[in-house]
Amino acid sequence: MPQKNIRIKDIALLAGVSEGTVDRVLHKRGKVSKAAAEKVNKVLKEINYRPNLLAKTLGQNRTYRIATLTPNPDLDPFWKQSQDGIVAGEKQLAQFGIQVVIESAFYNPAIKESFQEAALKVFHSFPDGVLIAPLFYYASLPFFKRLNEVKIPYILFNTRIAEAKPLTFIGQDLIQSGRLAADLLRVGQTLPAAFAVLHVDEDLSNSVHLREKESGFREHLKKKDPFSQVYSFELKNANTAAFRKELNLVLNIDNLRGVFVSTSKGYAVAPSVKKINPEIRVVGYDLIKVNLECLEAGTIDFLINQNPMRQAKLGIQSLANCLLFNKTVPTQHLFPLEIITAQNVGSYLSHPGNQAGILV
Amino acid sequence: MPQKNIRIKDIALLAGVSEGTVDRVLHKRGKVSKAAAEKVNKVLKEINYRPNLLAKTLGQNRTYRIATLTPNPDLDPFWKQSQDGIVAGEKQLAQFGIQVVIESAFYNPAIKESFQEAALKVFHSFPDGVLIAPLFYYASLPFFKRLNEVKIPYILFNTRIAEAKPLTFIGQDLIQSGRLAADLLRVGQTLPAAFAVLHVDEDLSNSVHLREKESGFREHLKKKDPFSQVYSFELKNANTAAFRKELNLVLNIDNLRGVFVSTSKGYAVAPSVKKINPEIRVVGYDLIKVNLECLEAGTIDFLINQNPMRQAKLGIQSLANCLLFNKTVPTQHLFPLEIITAQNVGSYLSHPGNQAGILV
DNA sequence: ACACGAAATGTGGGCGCCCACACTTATGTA
DNA sequence: TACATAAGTGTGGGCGCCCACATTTCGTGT
Repeated sequence: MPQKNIRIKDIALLAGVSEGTVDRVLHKRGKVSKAAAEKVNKVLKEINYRPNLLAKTLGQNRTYRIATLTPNPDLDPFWKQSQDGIVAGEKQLAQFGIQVVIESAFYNPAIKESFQEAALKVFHSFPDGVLIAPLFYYASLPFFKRLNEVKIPYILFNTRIAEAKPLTFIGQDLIQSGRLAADLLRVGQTLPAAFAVLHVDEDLSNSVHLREKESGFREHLKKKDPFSQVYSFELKNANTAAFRKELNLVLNIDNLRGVFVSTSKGYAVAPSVKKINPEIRVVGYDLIKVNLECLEAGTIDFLINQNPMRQAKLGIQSLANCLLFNKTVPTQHLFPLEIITAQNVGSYLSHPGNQAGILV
Repeated sequence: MPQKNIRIKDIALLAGVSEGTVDRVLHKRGKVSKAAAEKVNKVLKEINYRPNLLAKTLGQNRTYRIATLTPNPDLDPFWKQSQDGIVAGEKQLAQFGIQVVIESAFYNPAIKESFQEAALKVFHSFPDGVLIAPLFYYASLPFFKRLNEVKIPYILFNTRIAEAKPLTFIGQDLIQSGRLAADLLRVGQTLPAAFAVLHVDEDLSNSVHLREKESGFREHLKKKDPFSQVYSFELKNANTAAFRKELNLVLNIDNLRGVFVSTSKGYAVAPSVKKINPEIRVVGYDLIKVNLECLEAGTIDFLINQNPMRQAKLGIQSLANCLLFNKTVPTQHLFPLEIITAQNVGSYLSHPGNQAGILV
């Protein structure tokens, strides 16, 4: 028979003090005599007090301003999904009567200065908390430094910056992601063989993100198949003649059995690969529409889902938890490396877990 | 600039009536004149009123009793995970001050009468809602009929019973699950080949569950590879001599390239399979400890995760949503078909999404 | 026209927590 | 000793919703 929940009132009764005193002890707001504090702490030690979050939240009737800083969703469907997650998180909070105003700042993921400008804008709006996808490593460091200085809490997602001191990092283990890709390319293949890592339309030097994926890929393949070859390429300006020419160079590699596209741009190379040889396995990232078409057409064999939507949604939720409840969140929250094929993609798309819903 | 949340008070003001009247209209509790009802409804149509769930829940200070009816967690690690999900759901609700008492009834999944007995016990305790994993199709029908009669709401998970009228069904698309297994066995293989479906320690005649998986498997394989062969077996009494003997029969099938174990008992056959021939692909279900060891050892290649923990947790949450908030839940909630390999299993196990936590 | 009951409407208190403020008690100074 | 100040403590109101109950309005019959 589980006893009724313990309230502050009960603690006060047990300790022989008033509710106000208990409250002061709980929140360490001082103005409590040693004797009283001891009495309360003694009771607290004996029972397991869990404040009612419902009541707690209902009381504090202030509006929090959360800023988000991500690549422009209009420029890339991946970041569109991330933005959807931000909105979903906002909606869910609103449902609980938690007043959160989200102010989204966007930047162009190809232009460093665009990031710096947007970051400055965010900083000057003095939000209560920030959610950031910091694609530019070095350009973002001063921003984090300033946030630390004025003690504005922030959460990073998608890309980890080692020097930053965020409340938490939300993302995937990219090294492991690369290892997984290697296994997906290897399974059932006649080995040793040649494999290609393609970085499409991204500046590798600026992107830790992609380098980590590649290093996991190479390391794992070397371990499992020392005699297989790995080639990597940076392909720029998708859909131009120059691009296609360079891609052809890749596809003429002797005994090429698999292609790993390190970003969500798999759709830009997959059809060409399969046209040359349907036996070449293709692994890419993310459930954006064009990739799904490739999955269905069979030109992409596996997608690894980074789930930007849920990452962003969790970011908003975590920020709210910290701001409203002073909850300590774990220092990182690594998402599962979801393997998507033509046969299970439907089950992911229809899964309501990605939508805004109470308590889910 | 998003306006402040609309409260009942605001509606009352706009409609020129009192809070009480608005409340009566919202809850259709009658005792409202036509004129007043119209005024209120007019305002409601114009604005988008979203009641504050926090306040709503805080008010109603009653305890709900939810019964659960599942196989005994001590008999099967799969059902242990499900039970963990139930407890996690309960904890999460408790954190919000939502008073839910869970009364768990267990049955022996091998004994029909055991189910009937437990079901009766649940029925006579007259809970406010029930969460059920009904492995026995026909034996469960009278139970649902009685629940319908006395209007006790219930949710099914894991196994769908077409004749039941639950609030919702939580589970996976099993046909699709079978198709997925087929693809996982096929990928990279030299075809046509022979494949085996193994039902371990389960009574196929009683289990729609397994038949659906097999039919999805066969249908898809037939479509993709008309010349491949599919054999299916029911293996009973794992780890006995008789079991091993029958298993050997399976493994001697000519040109056998893949084994699909339809339950979480993959660990009982995987090592034997790989000993005969490491090239034979093995696909099983669920992240139970023994299976994880097989994944690591390489005797199981792929696991499909049914996520009993999250299924059960969602079941409790949904039930609470219905009981407390009169929320309408979708008629079904199909979970993603998660593909697990040695390379991404860690990311699933460490994922905090499976643990009890606020708003997550 | 009045009385009476039914119907409609308004009001207040409580859920648990938090904070402001009023109040009581201890400490220090002239 | 009186008084000012500080330190400690208790109380009440409010967050938004819901429900019980008090109050008002309306309709009917005599």
